[in-house]
Amino acid sequence: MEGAKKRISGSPEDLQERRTRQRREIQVVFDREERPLSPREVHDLVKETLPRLGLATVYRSINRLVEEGQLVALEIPGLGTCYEIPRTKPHHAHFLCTSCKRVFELEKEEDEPRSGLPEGFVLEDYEIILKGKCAECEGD
Amino acid sequence: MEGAKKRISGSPEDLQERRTRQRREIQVVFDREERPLSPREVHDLVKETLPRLGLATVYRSINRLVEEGQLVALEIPGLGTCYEIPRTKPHHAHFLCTSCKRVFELEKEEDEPRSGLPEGFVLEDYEIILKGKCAECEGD
DNA sequence: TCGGTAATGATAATGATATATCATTATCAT
DNA sequence: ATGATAATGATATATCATTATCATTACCGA
Repeated sequence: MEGAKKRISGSPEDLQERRTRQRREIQVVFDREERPLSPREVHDLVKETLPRLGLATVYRSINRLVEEGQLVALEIPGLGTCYEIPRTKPHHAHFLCTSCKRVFELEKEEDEPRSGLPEGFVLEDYEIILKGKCAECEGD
Repeated sequence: MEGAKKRISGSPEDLQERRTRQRREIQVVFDREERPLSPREVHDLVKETLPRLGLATVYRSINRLVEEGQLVALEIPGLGTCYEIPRTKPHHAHFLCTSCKRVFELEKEEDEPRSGLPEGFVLEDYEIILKGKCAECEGD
């Protein structure tokens, strides 16, 4: 929470990092699902392969991957923090299924919102979240 | 969380509801601020007038106002749940100041996002959140 | 004014998420 | 293979936001 350990790969005097089964499987899940995942989801998904995986390891691994730039955090209203592989797309546009609560990344990117900002306001970033039913849940 | 008490005004056998100072002041704050407020913010603001106001009362009053349709909930990523007076505008567009963490409602409304939804996905609602510096915080 | 009781205030309890601790396991340079 | 130690798993412990509890207060109709 204070002294961020340096994880810059290549530094000669780095603490050695070990490739572990659980961290590899966690990455596999992100690659396979191709959508933002919550720590809980990651835990559930990886446990299918590694039933003894601890939740703390999921958090540790995710935090590490974020530090390394392999993942980015994403806040979804009502869902908490999710993580996704950084895309080249400049701006977000996500879809939250109101049934299964899964989050999807949308292919086509949105234009920058051109809302009339009040005088003196400065735009830094924006987020667009669509809600509805995903293909699997449609027709509940 | 289960047996929602009926609050339908006009029902002959309703439990009587009393107009209290604190509930009135809470409404005043929403009217005056004209922006979405978190329970915490409401508590802080109303305490300026009613220093002994308890946080539980804020939650109780807000929940009541939501049941009555006087307020609607709004999830802001990274801020939690806020509440606002329902607007006539069909769709949201909010601005979160990354410095003071206040949320503002934007005047001009956004077009419906026309992201290419994957096959079978059905859009029900959407939310647009802009982030940046409000007029007061710009030039920090 | 008075009394029944809704509402409040203070605080404990809860639930959800995230981190810390520590004994044990497993990775990897040697 | 072996040992130093990074990483794990299990669990305890933070942190918050929100709700429940309960004795006390105060609204409002009589």
